[in-house]
Amino acid sequence: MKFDVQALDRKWQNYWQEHKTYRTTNETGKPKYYVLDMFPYPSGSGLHVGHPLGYIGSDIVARQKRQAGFNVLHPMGFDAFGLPAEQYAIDTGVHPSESTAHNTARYREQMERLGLSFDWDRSVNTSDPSYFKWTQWIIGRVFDHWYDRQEDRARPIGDLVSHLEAHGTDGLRAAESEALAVTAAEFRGMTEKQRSDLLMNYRLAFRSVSYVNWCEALGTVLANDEVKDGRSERGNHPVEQRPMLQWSLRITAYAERLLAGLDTVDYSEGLKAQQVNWIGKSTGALVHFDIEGHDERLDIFTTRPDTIFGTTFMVIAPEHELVDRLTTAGQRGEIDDYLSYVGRRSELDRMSENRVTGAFTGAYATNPLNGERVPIYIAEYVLKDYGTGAIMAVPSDDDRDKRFAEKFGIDIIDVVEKTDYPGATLKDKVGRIINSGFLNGMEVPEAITAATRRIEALGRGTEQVNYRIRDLVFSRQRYWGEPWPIIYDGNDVPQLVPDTELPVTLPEMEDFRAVSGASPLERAKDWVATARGRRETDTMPATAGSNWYYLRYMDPNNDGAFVGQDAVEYWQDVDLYVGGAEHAVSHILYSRLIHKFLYDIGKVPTREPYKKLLNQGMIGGPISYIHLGILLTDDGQRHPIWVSSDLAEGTPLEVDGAGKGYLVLDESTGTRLTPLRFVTETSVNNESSFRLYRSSVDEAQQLDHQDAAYFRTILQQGTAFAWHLDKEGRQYLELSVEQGKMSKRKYNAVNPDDICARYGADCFRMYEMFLGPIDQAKPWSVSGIDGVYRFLRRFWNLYTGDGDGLKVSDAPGTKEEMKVLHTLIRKVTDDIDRLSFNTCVSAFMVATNELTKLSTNKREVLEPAVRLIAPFAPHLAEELFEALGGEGSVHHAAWPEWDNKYLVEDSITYPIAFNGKTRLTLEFPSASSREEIEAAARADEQVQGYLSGKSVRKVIVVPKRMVNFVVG
RNA sequence: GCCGCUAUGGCGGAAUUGGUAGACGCGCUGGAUUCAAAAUCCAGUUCCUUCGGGAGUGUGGGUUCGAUUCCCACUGGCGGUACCA
Repeated sequence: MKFDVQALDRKWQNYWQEHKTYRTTNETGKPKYYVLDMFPYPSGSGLHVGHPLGYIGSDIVARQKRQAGFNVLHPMGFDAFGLPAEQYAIDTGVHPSESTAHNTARYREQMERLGLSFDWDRSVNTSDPSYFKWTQWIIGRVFDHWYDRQEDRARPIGDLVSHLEAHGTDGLRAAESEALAVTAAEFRGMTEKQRSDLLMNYRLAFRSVSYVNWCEALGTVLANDEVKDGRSERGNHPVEQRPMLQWSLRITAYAERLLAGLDTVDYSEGLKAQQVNWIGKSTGALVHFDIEGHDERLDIFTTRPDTIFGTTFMVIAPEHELVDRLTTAGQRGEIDDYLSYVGRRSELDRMSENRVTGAFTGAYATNPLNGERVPIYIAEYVLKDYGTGAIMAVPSDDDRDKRFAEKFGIDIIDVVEKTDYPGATLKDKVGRIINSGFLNGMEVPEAITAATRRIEALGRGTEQVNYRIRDLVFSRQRYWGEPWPIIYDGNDVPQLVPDTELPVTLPEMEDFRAVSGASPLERAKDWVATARGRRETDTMPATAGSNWYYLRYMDPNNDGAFVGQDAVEYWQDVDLYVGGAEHAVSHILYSRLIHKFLYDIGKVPTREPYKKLLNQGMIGGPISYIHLGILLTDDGQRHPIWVSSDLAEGTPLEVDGAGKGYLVLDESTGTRLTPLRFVTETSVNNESSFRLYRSSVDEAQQLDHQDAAYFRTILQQGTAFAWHLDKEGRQYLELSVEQGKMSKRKYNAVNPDDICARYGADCFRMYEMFLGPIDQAKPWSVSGIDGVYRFLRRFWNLYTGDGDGLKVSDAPGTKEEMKVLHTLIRKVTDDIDRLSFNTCVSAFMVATNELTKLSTNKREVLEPAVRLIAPFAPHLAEELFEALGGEGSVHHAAWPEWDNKYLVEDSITYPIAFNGKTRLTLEFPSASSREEIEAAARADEQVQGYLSGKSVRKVIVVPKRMVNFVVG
């Protein structure tokens, strides 16, 4: 039998497709296991070798669980709505649905090429109307509910209406945009429009004017996690804050449950910490300060009420609603100047330069505990969105307040004695209170409680919990997304589109551009105008489709519900969720939110969607640069030339076509990206070195390929090459290299198809697993893949002879052979369980080396080994399984179990140490007792040599482990 | 700044509960085979060494009979986040 990886891949991939080997039914006889990959956005550039890392890991788990007798759900789909397809459409005129269909087909092809065991019959696509019908349906349910804090769950909006009709806002404890007070009579007297506006204050999906991240270049608002460093994540355009009428989801209502739920799931500590951070819970006090000469009071939030005696000024955000009323005539000019300054400052400015700025309003507040008069300032360091948008400033203990006080000449009163705690900050909450009346002498934690109690007793505030997390802006002024299923009726009241009219599909349009904040859908006049009223023209963000997709896979073709009750009762939740860390915070958090909402309305049986989460590490690629220099020839001519990165300024050179002179590096020179496909990685004196060979340059001139075309335009900038010569006399340039994320733009993406074409899918899969722990970031390097290929062939050779058939015999395995097999079974089973795939590969190598050495050809040993390697190398395993006469597919053959009787050792090699240093090893029967081992060790000649002339103070014997003599 | 992850040969990495550090693979060195090369196979490969041994898991300390593993204090790299009161 010939080891022909190409033929194997083709044969079995066809077989699996024809026989639907990986089809999953909702059969209930077996226990279920749901292993899910984060579905990709199908971009135009296809998969690179970084993508499959997680897919391969999850595929191994899926296959192993399938063999171990589970009914495994292992689906794949596409997150197909989103900005890039639309941007591509604007640039090229290709409709997003067309480019999406093309890209998804390519993705599927690439995944099938890797032998991934997805059940494609269950595939979903978020841009498919039969899918987004249910996205719209779910958001409709969210719109139709409010959050009851009393019962701590979402309830139908009808319940709220009943309450308001009977009691007004009396006794209502609801998640709300702002605290409102309405009597039952007032509510009953409201027009439909007034009622609708009031209910918006409570709906879990609601429309309001809020400050949002506006991106002019993209013509849409963005969520906080779509903005990085004040610029858009997609396209890197500037982002500004702008008040706009937007749909949002009230995620703040679920903040506490999203936090508490983290204790019940198996996520990494790091990931949990990120989610905790993002939610940002802090406990403190809400305190009311009276304002001199005004009826309004100023509410502030502080986590340190114990420091209230140190308050020497107040600061409110420039956008605070009281600014206008508090400003005195004398300060009006100063305040107006400051407000216009703040208006000019972009988000980016604020972040890049942390200036101490502000202005005095002329107003004064009164400290409720000591009656002190404190001036009220406005300053940009106080944020409108957090807490109440106002603070009591305690310059003695808060760095920002201190800088402000120093700049504006405000008093500083020390209120916390921290000499016992050097380096302690405000957040540490330690020290002893001084200069603070009744709080004097208390330790900080005690003082916080005492101050809060006093404030409450005086009716000047309450204990309060605050969250950093903001409600989730859920409107986009873009074309390629789910339309909001809302129609504004004649009274401008937003009404849900009835379920029977879902999905609300996108109108056909030619031009998708968003113009000055208006959604492109507004231009589809026929679509906007309906018999019932005017359609909402905002679409939903990409997260709308991705935050519930795991449920759709359970029952993908159900057109009566987003998922059937039977299906969700059977599959419950995701047992293992695998994906990139870049989605670790937002996607997981939003998805958990929707899941908890669906739990509240009785549509899912579990409180959390994902039991266990694995974040695979990013595979980076080398980004290589070719250097451009100037050859200054002896006759004073300047020639641009390509040079090696190791050449210094002033190096004498002679270059064909340019002449003789020396190298100049100035502003006109620099580096240019070199596509990875033209770069050769070699090793020189144990240092890796990246080179551009002349043959590659010549090849680039010929190739009809995007990378080659780009490279040609780069090379035209130089006229000549200052080649080095290698040992074989080939010409090359040394390149400089850094590691970075693989991307088409950096020309460093490596296509898995190329690797599979050369080594086969099995080798690619095992090599990616062999690179290292799956959750660690690592650079891509092709060195080492030959080792995995060699291993696979050695494994293959255990079974095959020189002729056509197998060389397998039916004689029973020897004790030694069985021990190798069962050690392997135990190791691989354990390691898959703890997601340590790299050590599995190494275990297969060890076993193969040993079995080769033993010249094993016994069926009893080799047949289980095939079933064992099936999750890792599915094609090769299938071929050998068939040759061995196996029934059906190896991927449904039982997972081998180990038997301890093959693993017990007759004797154990003990390291013998003296004062902790191992000097020799001795063999003792494994049944030996502590005393027997000590006696036998003492009797050993070598040991006596080490002990001679010394006294033994103590002997430590750990049976089956080691012996240590403590000598003096 | 804060939070998280991480540090082991020339390289990727292993050591699961505190018990022989460097498994496995790459690379490198030598040998076999070959007219030769590729491929394959065999042996060696942490460093130093006077060949007795000594040192060694980012640095410095600690706990322990024994520390890559636990504790304390640092340093570097990567990622996230940022005026959050």
